[in-house]
Amino acid sequence: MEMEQLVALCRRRGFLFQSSEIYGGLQGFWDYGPLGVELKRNVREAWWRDMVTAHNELEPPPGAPSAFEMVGLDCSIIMHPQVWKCSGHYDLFHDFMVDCRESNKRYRYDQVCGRWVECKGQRIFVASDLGGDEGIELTRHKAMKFFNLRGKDADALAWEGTLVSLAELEEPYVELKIIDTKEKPASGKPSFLVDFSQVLGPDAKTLGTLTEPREFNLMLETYPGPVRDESSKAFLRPETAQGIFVNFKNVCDSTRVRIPFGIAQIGKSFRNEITPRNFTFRSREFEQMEIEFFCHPDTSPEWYRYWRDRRYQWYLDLGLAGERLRLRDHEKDELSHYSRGTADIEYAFPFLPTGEFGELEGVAHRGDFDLRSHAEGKLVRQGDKLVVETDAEGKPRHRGSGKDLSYFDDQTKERFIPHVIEPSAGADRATLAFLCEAYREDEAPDEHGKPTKRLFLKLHPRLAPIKAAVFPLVKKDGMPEVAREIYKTLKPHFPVFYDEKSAVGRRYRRQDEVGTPFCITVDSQTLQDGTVTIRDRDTLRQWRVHKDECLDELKTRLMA
RNA sequence: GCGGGUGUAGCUCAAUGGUAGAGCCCCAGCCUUCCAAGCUGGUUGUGAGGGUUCAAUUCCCUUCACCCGCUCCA
Repeated sequence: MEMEQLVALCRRRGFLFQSSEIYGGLQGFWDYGPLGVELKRNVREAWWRDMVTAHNELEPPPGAPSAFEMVGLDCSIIMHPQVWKCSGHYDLFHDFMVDCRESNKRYRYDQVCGRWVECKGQRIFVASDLGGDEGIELTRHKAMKFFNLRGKDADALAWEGTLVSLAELEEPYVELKIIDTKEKPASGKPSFLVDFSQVLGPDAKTLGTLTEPREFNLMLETYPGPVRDESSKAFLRPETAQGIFVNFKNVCDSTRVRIPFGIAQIGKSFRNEITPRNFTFRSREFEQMEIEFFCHPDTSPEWYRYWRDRRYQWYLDLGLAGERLRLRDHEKDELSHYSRGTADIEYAFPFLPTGEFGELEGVAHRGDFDLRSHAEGKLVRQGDKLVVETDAEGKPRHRGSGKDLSYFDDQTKERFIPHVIEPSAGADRATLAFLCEAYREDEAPDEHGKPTKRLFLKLHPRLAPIKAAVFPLVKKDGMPEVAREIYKTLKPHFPVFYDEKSAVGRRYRRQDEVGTPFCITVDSQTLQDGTVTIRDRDTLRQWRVHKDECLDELKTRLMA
């Protein structure tokens, strides 16, 4: 299947539109249309129901180490900035970067250093991304090459001073002017006006290939309150998980839950993706479905395996059953510094090269990293231990809340910091995968019995935006009246669609295209014996039931 | 972010420095008794901004979006 065809179908039938389309669109943002919103809602509701509301905490589900509880949470998108400092998101990627137009490499602005050198009447700044002796040697080598010198002519190079960071350069070395920030209150940050025309980039052969320093930040910023200044800066959350961790104590104190238990949340998250591409796969605004499952450290490996297998099974059950879905355990070197095990549930999206998979969900064993970080301060790995990261003065780099986030088991009289298993799913990615998997073409006979192309979405009935359509075979002889009665009976129970326009074959095809599993048709026999036909989307098979039994028939089949 | 390509109706595609066409779709009516194409009529468009020109969809510049490759990917 070509991705273009699915994108066209999504657009044509109102599943997905580009955000702000009439203004030319906005990269990395998408809107769900009337059918898309139903589909995505069904994905979310299937997840919430299966993980939270339908969960029976009285007995262990198959494969689970023990019975456990599940509760939900819905926390704010904007949280205290300290949340992101302790979680590690703040430090991870908020640097000034320079790009090299020649080598297409990107460097951290403060990590590019170099030396001024003069030769043959030309004065240039030779840059390196290495420091110390390596940097000295590299800049020497680069300068020799640039000025086309032989080894014996090395003395022709007149070096000025030693290695200095690009960021620390001041006039007269490089013209670095900071524009008065008052002129640009909108950004609230200094803008750079730099002249790198005499700078030889670390991997460049010609001068002036470096761009001006640009600030990269994975988090979207905002400024709560009517007055904008740096002290009021906050972030739109890059993940929902942290809201769960910072509410761990609240949930424990207010709900009588006992470990092991999980907290689930569905909500929007925001990331400044560098390259939003591939339809909704990598969006800057997206929705997550996350569980943080808290358990005793000793049983955490079993819980990790339980959740990994259970989450994989969830996708299988909803129709991602083919070879395009896989469960992949991370290699050791792939793990985050705090993780003791991570598995990705991946789907071979059609826009990816053959053999490549895209992540739908990550299931991670996060140990006690998060609760400890929010209690003690941002942690870093030291050997095989996690310790609070300190600054030059030995104080925590990012202070934690200071609140005790340990758990006391009053039956075993044991106090411990729970370990966390995190199944983190992308609602938009799951929705996209279900659409990709459902997209089918086959052949069905037309009115003359000739095979014609048929396009349909083989969506699981739980996910289908419309569960059934009701048609009068023709718009006369009292058929519409009967069909409308059936429609009226069904509509309060699930989304159904009524259509009496044009030929019935066309109406079937239209429903096939949006994945409606069943079509109910009133014909002349209905007028005699009260039976209608029900037609199956996937097999085109038809059978008759009494019109008063449509509701039960559909309920049974939709539950199956 | 870099390089290349693309941008005409909801879709597929024409055309021209001088009134933008067709098929499909869609809508209304007629016809129609089970799997899209019957008849009649109808709606809809040059991604955005600027420039050159008497006149720009066409030429130029900028911008936006999408596609491909590289880069990046918490």
